[in-house]
Amino acid sequence: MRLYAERGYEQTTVADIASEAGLTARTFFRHFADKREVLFSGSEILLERMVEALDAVRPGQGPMRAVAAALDAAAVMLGRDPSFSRRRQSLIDASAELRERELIKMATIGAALADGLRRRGVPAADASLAAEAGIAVFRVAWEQWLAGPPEADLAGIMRATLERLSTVTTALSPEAADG
Amino acid sequence: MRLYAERGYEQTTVADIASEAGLTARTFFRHFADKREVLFSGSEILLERMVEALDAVRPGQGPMRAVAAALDAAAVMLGRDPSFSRRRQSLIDASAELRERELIKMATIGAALADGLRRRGVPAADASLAAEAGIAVFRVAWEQWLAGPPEADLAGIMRATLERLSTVTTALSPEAADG
DNA sequence: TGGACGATGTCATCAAGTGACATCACTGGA
DNA sequence: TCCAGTGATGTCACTTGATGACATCGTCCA
Repeated sequence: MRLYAERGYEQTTVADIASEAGLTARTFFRHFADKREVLFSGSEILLERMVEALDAVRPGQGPMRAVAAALDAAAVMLGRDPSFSRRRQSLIDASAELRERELIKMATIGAALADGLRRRGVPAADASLAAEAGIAVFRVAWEQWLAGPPEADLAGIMRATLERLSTVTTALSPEAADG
Repeated sequence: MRLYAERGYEQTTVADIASEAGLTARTFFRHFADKREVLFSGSEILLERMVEALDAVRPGQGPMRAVAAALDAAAVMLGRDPSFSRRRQSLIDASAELRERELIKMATIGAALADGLRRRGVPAADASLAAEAGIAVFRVAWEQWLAGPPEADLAGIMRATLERLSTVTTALSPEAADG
């Protein structure tokens, strides 16, 4: 992250990173599938936590309740270190390649959530939809959290955004869009 | 597309493609930013059509109405050639690199829709949320359309999925999830 | 003590991408 | 008719990401 921040992602070679760590480029690729992956090593853990939280929701609760629990778990995990999150995100935002990678990590989480919902007995189409909606909320809430003060409560923003999504999608005419 | 289908995306080199077209690899890169981009040349047009449709919605209509119009425009454009769409999508699904690229195209469209909504006076956060929700609907409907019979009506599926999203997000308890 | 194993290094190689420069066909005037 | 400009292409050289094959070295265990 330091090197990416100093020179920019594209200007930093894998050889740079490796030698900084006292290793070889070849060794770098034994630890990370590619140059992007360094910034996304935590995403499997995030996925696991979210799926665990989703699975832990009492059966019989609707899919969005389960998704909300997953979002809460994500917020707890990601909300701990705002400064780290900001630095990391600014690197990602600065590089198209990294943004692509971030998107596929999100998509992977979405697919896992959808799977989890189906395991709960949610019809396949609803599961996909609820999971995608969850990801949408995640994204918007995350962005909002990063834009706000460091002390802001990510979990709270997530919940409010989820709430808001339901309002926005339901209100097809403007006058119903109160907040 | 033929080469990608025959040998797979990774096994096809840019030199292969170029020589197939009677050109040089260097020339390929003058027409496409990279090897992935060949499959996504149509996406700017799709974006334009969707934004046009969004802009054309009567002011005062809620954001989801505008998004629905954009989805409709997309459906019209993408629903024309189911066989082409299927072949193309199966190539994309087979390659992580291509899936990444597809995701960033979707994200770009989402950002453009959010922008369009803000131009309509929709509050920034609601705009992001409505746009992301639209993309979610797009994705799920698209997948469903591809899985179904070729004669299925993409626009109809989009509308139904949007409808369904509102039901799913609103219904936080299971008993409310009729539909 | 010896051997399995895991982490690393070394070397060779391929493919993606890019910059610099040359070539060639076409087109719009002088 | 010819010439200059322009755009598309080719050629060459080079960097970098990524991978396979093989060697080395240290640790741990039977």
